[in-house]
Amino acid sequence: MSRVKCPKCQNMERILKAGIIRNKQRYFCKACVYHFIIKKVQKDNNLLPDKPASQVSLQDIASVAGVSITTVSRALKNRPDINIQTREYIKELAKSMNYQPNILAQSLVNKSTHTLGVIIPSLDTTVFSTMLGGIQEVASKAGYRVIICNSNENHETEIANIQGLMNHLIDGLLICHSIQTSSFEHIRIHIGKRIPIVQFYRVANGLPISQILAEDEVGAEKVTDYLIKKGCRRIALLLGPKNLSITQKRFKGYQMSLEKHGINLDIRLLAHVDFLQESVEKALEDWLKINPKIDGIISISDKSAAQIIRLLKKKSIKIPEEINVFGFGNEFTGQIVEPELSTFDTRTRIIGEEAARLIIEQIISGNQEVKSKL
Amino acid sequence: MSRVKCPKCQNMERILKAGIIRNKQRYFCKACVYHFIIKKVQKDNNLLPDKPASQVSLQDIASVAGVSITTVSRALKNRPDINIQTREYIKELAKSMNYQPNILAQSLVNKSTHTLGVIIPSLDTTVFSTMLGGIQEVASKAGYRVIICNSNENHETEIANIQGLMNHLIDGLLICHSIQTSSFEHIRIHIGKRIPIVQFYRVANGLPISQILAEDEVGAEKVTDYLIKKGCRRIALLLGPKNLSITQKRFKGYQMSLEKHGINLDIRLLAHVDFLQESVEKALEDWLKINPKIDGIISISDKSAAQIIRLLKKKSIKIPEEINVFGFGNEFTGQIVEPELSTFDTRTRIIGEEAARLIIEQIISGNQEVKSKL
DNA sequence: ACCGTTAACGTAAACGTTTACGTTAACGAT
DNA sequence: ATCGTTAACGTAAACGTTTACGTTAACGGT
Repeated sequence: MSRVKCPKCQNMERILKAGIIRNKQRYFCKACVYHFIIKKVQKDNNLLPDKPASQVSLQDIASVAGVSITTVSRALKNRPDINIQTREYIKELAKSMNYQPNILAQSLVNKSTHTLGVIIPSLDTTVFSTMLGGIQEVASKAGYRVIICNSNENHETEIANIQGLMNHLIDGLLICHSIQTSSFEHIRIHIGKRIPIVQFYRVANGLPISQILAEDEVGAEKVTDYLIKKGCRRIALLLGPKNLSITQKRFKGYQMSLEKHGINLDIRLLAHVDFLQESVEKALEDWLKINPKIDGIISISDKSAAQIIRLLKKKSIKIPEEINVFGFGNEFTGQIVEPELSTFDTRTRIIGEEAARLIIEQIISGNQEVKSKL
Repeated sequence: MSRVKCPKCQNMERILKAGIIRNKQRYFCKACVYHFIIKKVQKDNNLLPDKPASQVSLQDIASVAGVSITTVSRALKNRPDINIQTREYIKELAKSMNYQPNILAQSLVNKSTHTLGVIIPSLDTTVFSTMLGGIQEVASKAGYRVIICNSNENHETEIANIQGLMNHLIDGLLICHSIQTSSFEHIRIHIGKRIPIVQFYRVANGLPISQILAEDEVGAEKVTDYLIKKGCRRIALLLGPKNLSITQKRFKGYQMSLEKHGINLDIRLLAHVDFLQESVEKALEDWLKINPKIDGIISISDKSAAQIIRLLKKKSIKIPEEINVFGFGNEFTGQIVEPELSTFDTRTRIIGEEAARLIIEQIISGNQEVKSKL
């Protein structure tokens, strides 16, 4: 017979089977009108009651020390309200047990992860990895980790990345938009909410959030001034996609310099590229067909500038006698190409550092005041 | 009089004050021998019972829908055991409330963060950022995030980074050791524990964990073979610090090639550098003093190779007529220096991709079998 | 009426912390 | 003895999920 006992009335008579649910026999006690399931008999695994693989927790330490979890937490966090000997004892115990706090649990309670999210558009060029280096350094000195997402210059990826990071993983977001990005709703919905956002390098101007910029406008103006002083009058300007602030600012600086020197703007001298080798080559080919001839080129990056120099050399065009070439970025690339590239230092690393500094300040102060820095 | 009621016996007589604790008046009821504190009167803030700033949780959705949290979770996770209409309703409700799951809480329960930790030694050169790009791409396609730590070629930082990441934040660790790292206890204590570890590019051989390597040994042999075939007999070899596997392997390949061709090893032709410009310059100066003269240089990286080429040109030494220069890495740098640099493709990006692929495989399978890949 | 079955829900424990609040014993002063 | 005080500890709720297990009502077959 089935020797089943009702957990409510302890009766062993009037018990009926009542179906099988999730592979377990269910019973019904007619005496107390109660359905129930007999739990599986525990295997005798009290032979090895130690959890081997998992990390030691506050509970484990508390058990060994014979105190409560609270006391352990207090000891490790140097809180008051604890006997100093108890504290030292628990601290040593924790060390000997190789206790490591579970950051996930801590973050869940504290609502703060001490982690920065960074979205960059590419890792193929040194520009962004240099900025990353700056961000990294400042962040890690301030005790923050960095999660990096590479949008690969793709708008959709940028949106997906932001969504992912925003789900309570980060305390602040640093973003450098992808080339494709021209609408900013995905950013706007997060502004002023839980965590601060800072744009760097490539920024959108319509948004009420802080920005860290390269000195694009002033830089372009200075560079143009310099080339004009050197005698150039037909200066070609290599720009990025039109929606990027970097494009707009550099154009503005260029324009201002021309105006200042009474040189007319020739829109044939402007070219927009997507940072790929082909488009640079195409732009150069077009420029070389223009009459009167160009006598200067301001490139968008040192990398493109180096490409241009190579192409010009292939065509046996003398640099700088026939055409002056000027870069942007002060990447290492610029130093090894021959003739050595003149370049405007955008202080890439500094931008990263500044961005990290600003967002950490905003995180700590809770103040999301809009700032704009060069 | 103080009109205080004992929460136990409801008596309002025989109540005595009994000290102040944390700024709150404590009482003692003589009737039931019971100490107690009167809680602060709640302010009438049921005027705004909505929690404004915080994200919506399962509980919030459950309240609105009039079901339990379990049901909401089931609906959103497409679990069975739920009415299909209920499910669709809850899903739409969740969307309209802009629900975003709290990844911290999920990770805490699931004991998995879907995040990879990567430790790289530097971001100043394209080598590691390129690898990072590879890691990033594979990881993100597999649904994993990437946390990056930069050890800055510092042993202590490397140790600290590992500690930080290991505290339940990551599902797997990818590590490329710093130059300074020569003891590996900080790695060993984590092997075979909770999460898999994979070494890449710069690896330690004594550890029972998987590695992804550049083809250093074969590569160095091939390069040396190539130079010898071109007529070189006095080939200088630029190496990194002696404790790096990359140094050992390249030397081995170099040695094997010399042996094969019956050329004696001249240890004066070996130089160890720390990747800084000065040490490269120093090494080159030393080499140029050697007699018989060197006729080939195998550099440790394309960056160093480019530096060497610049220095040689300054000294008007003809390349490749007097000295052949060969690089390692196929970085972009190598393509723009003039004369264009011969270089052995270490397939930097592929190394990153392979490393990410391997560790994700190990995470999913739970199998930490040791593999070694080129 | 009785039994067996199942769809569709709910309850509560668990993950590992932090922290507001309660509690106790001991001590000193009256 | 009575009262006020405090050091040092404990209890339990909370953070937002997931999930093992319970529960209920309804249905169909005898």
